Amino acid sequence: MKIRIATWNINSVRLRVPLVKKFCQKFNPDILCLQEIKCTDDQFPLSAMRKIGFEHVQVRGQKAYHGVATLSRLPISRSDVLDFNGTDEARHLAVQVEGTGDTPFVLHNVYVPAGGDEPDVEKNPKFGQKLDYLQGMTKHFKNKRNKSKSRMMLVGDLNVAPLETDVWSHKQLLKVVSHTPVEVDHFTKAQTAHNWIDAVREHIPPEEKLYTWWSYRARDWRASNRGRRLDHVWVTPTLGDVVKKIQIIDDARDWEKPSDHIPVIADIDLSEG
DNA sequence: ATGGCTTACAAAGTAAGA
Repeated sequence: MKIRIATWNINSVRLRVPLVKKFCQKFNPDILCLQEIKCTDDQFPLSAMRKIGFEHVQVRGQKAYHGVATLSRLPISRSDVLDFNGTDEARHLAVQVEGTGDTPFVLHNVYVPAGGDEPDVEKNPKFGQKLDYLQGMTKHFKNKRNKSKSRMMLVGDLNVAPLETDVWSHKQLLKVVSHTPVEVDHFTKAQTAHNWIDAVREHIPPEEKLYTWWSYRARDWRASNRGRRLDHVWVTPTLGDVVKKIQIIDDARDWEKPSDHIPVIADIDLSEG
């Protein structure tokens, strides 16, 4: 069974319904995981998304900030809503995709906190909450490791660019939130906790510069190209070779009224997993 | 010059993004 899964930090879903439509017409994902929908559950543009083709929608919204939603053409059921750092913010939603075989296939949609400006837990509580969030992920998935055979995929805006090639300048970003050594360390621990495989870097060599976010502030984002790879696709080892193709849709950064993040697409074939 | 912009909000400036 072939499924196309996309992840996109949409930065306000209500504002960008036309962009979601454009993306889906061009790339036709079966499942779309959105982050930063910036609305409550009842404000979510449900009928517009149904018109686009997503009959099955799960929303974990919150007023004004954060919020995630998973939209699907295939039947899905909510399997988990987790709060990894105890702030009760809407940053996680896991669904089970039905009809994919005997072993459950669970898809986690995650929005890790940005972490504020200063990479200092004393001066900036948000940075601490970000580290707590990554630690909470580590704890949760470490407990699950080896205990369940379920096939899992984790996608979303993880707000950390772990590799030197995931930022425009490793040296200049060492003290900038998203690429500090302590964040990368916490990020790597969360990844190792469940032996998650970085499916994007399995397909695009780690030597290659790769970004999924560019600041709104650049006059010409493509010319200055000061990007970071903040959006990720992870799979459990049993799913490792079923990721057939990865696409980074950087054209979307040039669409009208764009998000500052671009979509990442993963094509998987579950019949082999 | 990584903040130059963008978003939400009991609506003008504030908080947040990263």
